[in-house]
Amino acid sequence: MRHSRQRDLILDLVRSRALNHPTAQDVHDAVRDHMPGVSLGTVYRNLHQLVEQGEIVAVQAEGPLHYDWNRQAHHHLHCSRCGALVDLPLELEDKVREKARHLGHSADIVDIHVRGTCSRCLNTST
Amino acid sequence: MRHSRQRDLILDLVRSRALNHPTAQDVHDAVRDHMPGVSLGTVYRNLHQLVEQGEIVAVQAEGPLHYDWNRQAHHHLHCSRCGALVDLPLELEDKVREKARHLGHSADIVDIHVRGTCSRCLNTST
DNA sequence: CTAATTGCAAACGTTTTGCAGCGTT
DNA sequence: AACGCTGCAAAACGTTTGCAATTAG
Repeated sequence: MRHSRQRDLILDLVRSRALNHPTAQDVHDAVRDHMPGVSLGTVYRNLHQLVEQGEIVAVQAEGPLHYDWNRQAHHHLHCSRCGALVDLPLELEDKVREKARHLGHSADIVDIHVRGTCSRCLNTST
Repeated sequence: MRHSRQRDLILDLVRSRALNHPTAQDVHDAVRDHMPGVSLGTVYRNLHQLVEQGEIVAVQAEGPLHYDWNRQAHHHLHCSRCGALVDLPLELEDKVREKARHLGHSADIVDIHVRGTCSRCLNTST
C-alpha cells in the first residue's frame, strides 16, 4: 500500500475528535473542506482499505455504514432521539464467546448493538 | 389491515421450517413456487408490514436484511464458512440493559451479532 | 362502495467498479 | 519505469415508491 494525500487525510479525519462515527458521506464532506477535488469513490475505496488494514473499524447500524477510529469498540448505542452512535464499553465479549462455545459454535467477532436513548438526550429533555 | 392471499402466504413461508432466516429475495423465490405472479415489491411491502405488526422480526447482518419468525430471537451467529444465520439464545439482554443504564443511557432493543463458525461447519470439516 | 393491496416500472440511497491518466516510489 | 492511486461516470445492489387496476370487507 502506497501513500496518498487523500488516504492520509481520510485516516486523520476518522481519527479526529471532530467526526463522531462518520459515514462515508460525512467523511467526504469533511475531506472536501481540505481537498475540494476528492471524489466520493476515493473515499469509499480508502475507507474500505483502511478497514482491511485494521486501521479503523466499520460499524453497522440501520442505513449507511459508520466508521470508528477505535478498533476495540464493537458495541454501540444507536439513539432513537438524535440518531447518534455512542460507544458502549460493555465487556461482555467473553461471556458471549463462552456461551457460543457451549452451543458448539466458534465466535470471532462479537458485536452488540443497542437501540435506545443516549444519556445526552435523556438529560436535555427533562 | 386487510387479508390478501399474498401476505398470508408470505407469513406462512417465513414461519415455515423450510426457510431459514430468509432474505426478501429468498421469500420471493419461495412465494413464486406457489403463486407465480407475485412481484418483489409486494414481498418487500408485506415483509415490512409484518415487521411493523410485530408478526415477524427483521435481522441485520452484512448484505440484505433477513427475516425471522421468532420474535424473541435478536441474537445471531453469522457463519463465515457457510453464510448461515443461526439463532443464539444468549440471555444477556438484562446485563446489557443494566450496563447501559449505568452509563446513563436507556436501552430498548438489544441485538447481539456474532461472526464466527457455526457448529455444523465445525463438525463437517473435521 | 371504498379503501387496502397488487403488479409494474421507475427511482432511490449506498456502495462498487471500469477506465484512462496521474502520483509515488 | 512500474504500479498504485485518482477522478469520473456508469453500474450494481437492496429497497422504496407512484400509479392505475384489482380485490377484500
